[in-house]
Amino acid sequence: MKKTSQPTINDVAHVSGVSKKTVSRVINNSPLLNDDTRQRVLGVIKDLGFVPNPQARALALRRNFLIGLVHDNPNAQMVLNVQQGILEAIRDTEFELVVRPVNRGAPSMLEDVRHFLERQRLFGVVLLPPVSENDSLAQLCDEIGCRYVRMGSAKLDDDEHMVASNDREAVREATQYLIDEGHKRIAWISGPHGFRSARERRLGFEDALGAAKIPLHRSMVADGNYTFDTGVLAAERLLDLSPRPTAIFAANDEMATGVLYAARQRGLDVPRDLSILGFDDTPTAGHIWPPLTTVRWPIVSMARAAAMKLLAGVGDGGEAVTEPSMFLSTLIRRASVARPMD
Amino acid sequence: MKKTSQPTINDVAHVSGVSKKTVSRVINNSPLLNDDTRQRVLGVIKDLGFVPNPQARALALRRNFLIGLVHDNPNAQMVLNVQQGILEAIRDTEFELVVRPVNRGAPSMLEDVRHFLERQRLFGVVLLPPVSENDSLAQLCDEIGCRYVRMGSAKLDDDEHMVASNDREAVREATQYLIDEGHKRIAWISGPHGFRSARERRLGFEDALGAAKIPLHRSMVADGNYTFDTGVLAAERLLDLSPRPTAIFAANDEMATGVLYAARQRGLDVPRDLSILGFDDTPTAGHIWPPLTTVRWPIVSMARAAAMKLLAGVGDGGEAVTEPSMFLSTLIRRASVARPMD
DNA sequence: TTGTACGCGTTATCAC
DNA sequence: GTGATAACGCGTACAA
Repeated sequence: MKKTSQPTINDVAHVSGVSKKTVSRVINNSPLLNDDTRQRVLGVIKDLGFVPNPQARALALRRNFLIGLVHDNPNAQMVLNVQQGILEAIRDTEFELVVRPVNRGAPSMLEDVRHFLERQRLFGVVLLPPVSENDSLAQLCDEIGCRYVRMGSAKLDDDEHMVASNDREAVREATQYLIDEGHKRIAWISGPHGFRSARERRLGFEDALGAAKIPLHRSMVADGNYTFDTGVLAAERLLDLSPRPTAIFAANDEMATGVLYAARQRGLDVPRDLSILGFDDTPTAGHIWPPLTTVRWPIVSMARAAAMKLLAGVGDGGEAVTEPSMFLSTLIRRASVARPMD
Repeated sequence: MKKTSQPTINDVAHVSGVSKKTVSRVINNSPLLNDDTRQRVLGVIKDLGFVPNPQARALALRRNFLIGLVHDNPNAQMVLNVQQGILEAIRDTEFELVVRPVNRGAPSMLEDVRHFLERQRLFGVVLLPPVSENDSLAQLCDEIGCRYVRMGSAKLDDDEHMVASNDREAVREATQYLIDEGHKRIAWISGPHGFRSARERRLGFEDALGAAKIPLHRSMVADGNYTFDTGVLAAERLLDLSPRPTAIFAANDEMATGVLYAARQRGLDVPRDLSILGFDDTPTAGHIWPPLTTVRWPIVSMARAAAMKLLAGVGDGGEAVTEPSMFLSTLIRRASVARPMD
């Protein structure tokens, strides 16, 4: 009765009078097993408080029970929401979450990830944008034999490997809302070049303007890269235009917050003099004054779904609950948008 | 030449003509080793690109090369900064970061953590406030034999197990700044009961007032729990006072943002009618208008130091670079504070 | 349906 | 200093 250390599969086998292998079968609920013995072994397992040793399983199975989160992301809140979603999915399972930031720019990025995956023999990884948009990365996972699910702003992969939001349509609707309110001079602050989300959102903006036959002048589009500072700079340029835009739609909330900052600096009243729209619905969006009208996408749910897809066919029952692959964003109307005064 | 899978310690031993154990000695740089053989083996290791298998090591050593982050934290930004700090510390090491949120309130919390630590056999854990303030948790780590470092707002443990910020002194200085500016009616919005940081900050506030012989009326202290909403509610009560406070010091930035929100809702001009101070220097603090005067604590550095302490005596050299245990916060002066009009 | 023997890749023991 | 040999705890042939 060595109470000091935890019980092993041998203890269970010994007590229940069966072989290791039978216990192993119970653990991995193999179908071919006498129900009597199964129940008996399960009882002993419960009595002894036996839990399989993850290290030993990892060694034998050549596969760790770890879910990796690979990201290279400028947005802290997004990363944390994704972690929350994944953690919800693996709660009460044997899985754990390993966080792995990578450097998207670095030439060694792919090799870094390869080493990480091969060494740790992860069960699977969730890929966050913008690295998730890198097809070579997905291919690498395939080669190594590591499951993966990509998160993104558009469908980049099979349903099995993808969880996407409909950024384009969401921005189209939000822009339509501005148009319905009477805005005609609407400016756009774009996200960084090369980001799929930046492209999708921009396209949605153009969709709405095109449908309303509102021409989009080059001067009404400013470059940004999703940061507060670029939002301020872009807004300063746009607010110098004459006539001034009556609304500015920034491709994310952080830049929209910068627009608000710039507007206040030059004494403009929001939303009377200028309407502002953002995208993300970060916590800050509702905490600033005026609270920001923005687009909310269900990032926690998406991350949870991504993790569930990874775990599909693992759990006890094996109930094939198919997770959705497309998630809809919704417009959150707050006080930063009003009808233009013109 | 089975190039397909990765080389093992056996391959290295075979090629270099020594035994497994000798290779193992090289890997763990045992002191008693002929320098010739060491160099030879190291050469082969490099040639073959051999990297020890973490799963096998974990099994043999009964210890995983994982660093755990145990937290139950309302503040997303803080959690992410801590992750960043830990990741910086373990970059280019064999360690990985595992995230483990816990439910502070739950009666099963200690048992949950125990299971987690015993099962995963973590190398060590970083404990975040407020769970880090739980002495039973630290004791549990000791019992299990899992290294730990606690982060907190005051010294709760030995230097070896602790990384602390000087919240009390930082708030004292910030309050002194308000007093120097001419404020006398200064209100305080406190953090949640039971949080050590809430207590320390409150004490610092009282220290400054006491030294300046400014009496602190009960009505000038409002309860909060570090959330935006409680900041708004507390501010609404404080702003109803007559005479009104000329300054409100909130125990964190999120509540301070709520104060600003409430002030603007009733048409007050900040900082002309009301000065506001916060604590944390979150990204939002600098993005709102007016930008928030606040206290910045070096959370990333603290987390990095915490992880370094965990890893102390592990690395190649074993150079005993002692990490500091106390980190100083600094007042960040922005536009939300001005001299009172009185 | 169940048991035996062995492998997974590494470290620890204890000889030499 | 170095090398057989046995753990570490579990999974998988293959046989029974």
